[in-house]
Amino acid sequence: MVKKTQDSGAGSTPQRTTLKDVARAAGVSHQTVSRAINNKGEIDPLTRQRVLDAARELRYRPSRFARGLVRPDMTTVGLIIPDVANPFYPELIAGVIEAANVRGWQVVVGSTQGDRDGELALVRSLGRQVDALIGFLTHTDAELAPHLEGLPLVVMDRHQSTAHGVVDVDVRPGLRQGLQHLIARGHRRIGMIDCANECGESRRDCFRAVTEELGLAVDNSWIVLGEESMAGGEAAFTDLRHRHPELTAVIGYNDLVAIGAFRAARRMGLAVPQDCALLGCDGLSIGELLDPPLSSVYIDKRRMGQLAMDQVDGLLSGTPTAPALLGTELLHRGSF
Amino acid sequence: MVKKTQDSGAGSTPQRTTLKDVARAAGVSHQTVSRAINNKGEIDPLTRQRVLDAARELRYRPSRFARGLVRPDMTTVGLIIPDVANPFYPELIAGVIEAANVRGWQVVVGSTQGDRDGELALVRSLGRQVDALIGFLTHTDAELAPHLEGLPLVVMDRHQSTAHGVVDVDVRPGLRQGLQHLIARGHRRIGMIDCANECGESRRDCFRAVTEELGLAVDNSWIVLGEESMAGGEAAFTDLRHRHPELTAVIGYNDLVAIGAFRAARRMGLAVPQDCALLGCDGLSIGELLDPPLSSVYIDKRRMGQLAMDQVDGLLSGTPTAPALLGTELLHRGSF
DNA sequence: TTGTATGCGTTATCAG
DNA sequence: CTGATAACGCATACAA
Repeated sequence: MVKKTQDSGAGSTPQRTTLKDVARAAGVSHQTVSRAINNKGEIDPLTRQRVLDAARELRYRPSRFARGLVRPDMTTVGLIIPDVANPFYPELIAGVIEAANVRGWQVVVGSTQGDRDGELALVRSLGRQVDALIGFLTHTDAELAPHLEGLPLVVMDRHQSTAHGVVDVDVRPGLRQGLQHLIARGHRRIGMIDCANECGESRRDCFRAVTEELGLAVDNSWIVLGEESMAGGEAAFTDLRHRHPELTAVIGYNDLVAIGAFRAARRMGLAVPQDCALLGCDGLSIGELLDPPLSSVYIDKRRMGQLAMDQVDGLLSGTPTAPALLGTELLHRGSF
Repeated sequence: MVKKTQDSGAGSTPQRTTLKDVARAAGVSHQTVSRAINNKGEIDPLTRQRVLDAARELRYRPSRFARGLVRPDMTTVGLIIPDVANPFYPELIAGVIEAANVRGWQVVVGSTQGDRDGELALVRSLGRQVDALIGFLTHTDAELAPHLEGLPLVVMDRHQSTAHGVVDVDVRPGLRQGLQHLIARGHRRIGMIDCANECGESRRDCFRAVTEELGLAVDNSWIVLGEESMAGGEAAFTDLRHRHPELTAVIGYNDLVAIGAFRAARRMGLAVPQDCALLGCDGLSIGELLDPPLSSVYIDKRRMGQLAMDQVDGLLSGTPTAPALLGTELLHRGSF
């Protein structure tokens, strides 16, 4: 019934239906349409209805951009994570969202799904939609810079940076406690499953540093690299145990691989912790589901989210907060 | 140095720094600033640098709204879930994000954190920032309507609606398979742990329907209501077992409560599945961590996300897709 | 290389 | 009750 008349210059692009289109269709001014749409009082119920009908007919949707331009704009923070399905992130996301809610802000979550190339693209596209970015990124500052265009960024974990906000995690305290405990229990032949890690101090280095500090000699053959997943953990453990049948304890890069190791151990007929003690890292709640539950270097993920938002806040307000360093502690469950 | 001159009517609000401010500070036109900011070629490297400096100095950030207004705008879909930390959602979120990526769209995730009142507020605030909404909502269409202002909405699961897009889950097929299996194994005294559920057909009703269909008489005392969490599952199981020590199998409202039941059973010295068989619902991957792993009515959560996005697509393009109904099947692991 | 003018879709102001 | 008209902040032809 309603015809899209005149102008529409190009003719190629579908042309979004606008307030004016509705106005034309309803035979009123665009201003009246605005009033109808926004439920303003000063309008004849009759015209109001007519306008609303026309709007529905034309499938009119107000442009959030035009609105944002006029109304006081809401702060929106983008959060980039490598993989939503990784159980490490949900809690962190919760922390970020909570911290945002407190400030009346919004959070846009994007996931690269492990696609390292997609990361930069996501930084770009998400970046132009938000006021600041929080990201678990694999690229360096230099690589990131051209895509940022001055957008405030907070880099999380495993990433060094002087140019941006930072929330880092120091696994050493928890790891130290864990190793001390193991040593106290007589463990000496301790292996580690490491994972690839583009930026920042690797956990392998932490492990090395702490074992050395505690007077444990660990050569490279005790550290095996695995994929960051349960399957990766299983494979790595099998490998490690094959190489060193005498091992009595294994540290996992994180809980995911530690759980993989747990399962591999089980399959090999090893009792945890009697035949082989296990220590994860992250302190995921799912570790509790194992029997015995997985001991782990606990990271307060919700807190991480809050700290990240504090960094954002500082960046946005022009008074940057000092880089945050989150400590860790041993979460003593049953796997050693 | 830079004075905010003239107009600026109100004078109260902090006034966002704009292109013009930078232009004034750098002594060029706002156009030149735009070129500098956007890395356009046609500009003297010197002025460029001067402008960039001024921009940094004034902490200039381009308005994403103004930009969106001018550039081809990217479709953004809001996703509202009750609780990010609930392991049911991450996979679904992944599905939604994937489906969005395929279309070159973005996803904004919001979580009500179980706050039922906050739900409406979130619908409002998130709603005005996106082109469409996907939501696990507890409110009825009528309650939602005034906050939607015509925004396309897709309601997920446990929610009836004629006014919006719908993705529903039919647990019956999987539940039927599960019960058939249990019955074949000789189970007759089967209990269920139910959870509160504002909208849609309750799983309790499903359970009733299927047991009846299979010729099993189940009176109310075999159905116990629990909180939707592991702790709730534990309490409910304890309660149920106390009431009916003769029970041989329990169906959980979802995997979370089923896992709780599992733990409670363990604590009571019951072997799963020998002393009590267990069946969950959702098919969460964490069910695999139990020993024996949790059997469950499997729901393809990634697929749910895709279906939701298909609904959105239909709504946005003006050719609504028929309501989606996702089937289920028995995921046979070890807990029965 | 740089500046001027115009339009994007809305809401707000102030006339009629 | 309704309709012009002016912002909002930015980008993009077009002119200088």
